[in-house]
Amino acid sequence: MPQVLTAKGQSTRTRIVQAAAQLVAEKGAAAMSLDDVCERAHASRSQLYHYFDDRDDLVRAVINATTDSVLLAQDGLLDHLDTWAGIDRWFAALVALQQEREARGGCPIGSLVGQLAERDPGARANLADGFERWEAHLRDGLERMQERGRLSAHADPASLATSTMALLQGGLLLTQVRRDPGQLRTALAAARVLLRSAAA
Amino acid sequence: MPQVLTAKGQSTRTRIVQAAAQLVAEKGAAAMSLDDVCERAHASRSQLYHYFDDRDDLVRAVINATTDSVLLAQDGLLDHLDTWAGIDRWFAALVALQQEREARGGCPIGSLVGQLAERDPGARANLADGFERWEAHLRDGLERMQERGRLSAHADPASLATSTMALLQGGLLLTQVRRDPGQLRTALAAARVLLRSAAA
DNA sequence: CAGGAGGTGGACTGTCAAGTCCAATCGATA
DNA sequence: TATCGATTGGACTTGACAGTCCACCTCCTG
Repeated sequence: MPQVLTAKGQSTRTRIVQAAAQLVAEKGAAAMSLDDVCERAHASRSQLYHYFDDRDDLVRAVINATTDSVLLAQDGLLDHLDTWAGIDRWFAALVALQQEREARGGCPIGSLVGQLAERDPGARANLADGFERWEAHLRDGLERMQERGRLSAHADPASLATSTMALLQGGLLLTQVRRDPGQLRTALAAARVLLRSAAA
Repeated sequence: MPQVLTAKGQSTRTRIVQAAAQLVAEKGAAAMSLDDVCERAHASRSQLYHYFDDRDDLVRAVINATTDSVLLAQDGLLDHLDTWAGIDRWFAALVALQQEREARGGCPIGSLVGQLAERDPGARANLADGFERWEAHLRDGLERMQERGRLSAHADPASLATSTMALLQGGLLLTQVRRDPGQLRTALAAARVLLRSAAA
């Protein structure tokens, strides 16, 4: 493990993580082999072990990179979850993305939970952190709505955010297993009903 | 592949599937090795290949066995989802189970989606079938409630059932990743709100 | 320009996994 | 009891994988 990374080192490390993240998305975490990673990243075995302790360390890096990219993909939407219109735009974008993908793949983060949560405690923690970063955007938005009196004073933004995330993740899972984007649409329509039922 | 299975053969086949199902639940589908299966089932390699085409064939059998056992574990609850009390009992039992398990493992079926859906189309179909069998119980219950006038005539039992399954699966996923049974409790409380909002 | 830390190449090892093969045993039935 | 398919044991082949090792390169710094 080097103490400091030069620009070159940083670039190599990033290339490796990106390649690994692609392979995990395509084939699953267990099926990602380090040989494949090296080949796709145009890196050698020693480069890999120069930047990561072992396979698990790389997988945790992949989780963080995946979380970053999922949040980045929703950039411009997650910061406006403090209006009904903003929430509707977010939901619509999520459904549109699944249609584009033909209902394949599910949630890049959620899919990893079943694969890693019970096998590597560190990975579970990283995944939990990823969900927290995601959910926080919605929770904050709902809190701002409550402050502005758009949400009932009795409503609990934290619970509403958790329930919405559950509908999103469950909807994505059903979408994936049934190969039907309509499953997510239905789930998010339910989230809309739920949130509106807490409107002031 | 034998055409007919004798009682002995049936018993051996079952022992193998049960052993495989345990290992999949404990270590994940990818980490289940056929050697482990043979050892735990007190069977030999040729017995395994006598009853299953290959690894994938065994995994599909595991999915079906797991679905059966999940539905069996809810026996006595799934047939009474046509009253509010019956639905509440079901939700309470699901939460209690997660508390008992200390929020570990998530949904035995749902966890497999991320592991198998994109890798084996047959497995995906089996999983979808499992979810359908599960969801059908709720949908049927809601339809009976609608017939009896307990649910609004405008309500859509199919959508409500799908949304409830999404909340259940998403709630289980969040419970697993956060090691907090409260996540499922929150999600199912939301399901209750959603269903009640469709009451007549 | 000399030294050292960061960075790189690629062969090598030990392990373990899936799937194959063949000979042997069991058990129902004619 | 003779036969045949169901059933079983376990060694074997082939391939892939994680992780190690060591020689070499590159570039900044003093």
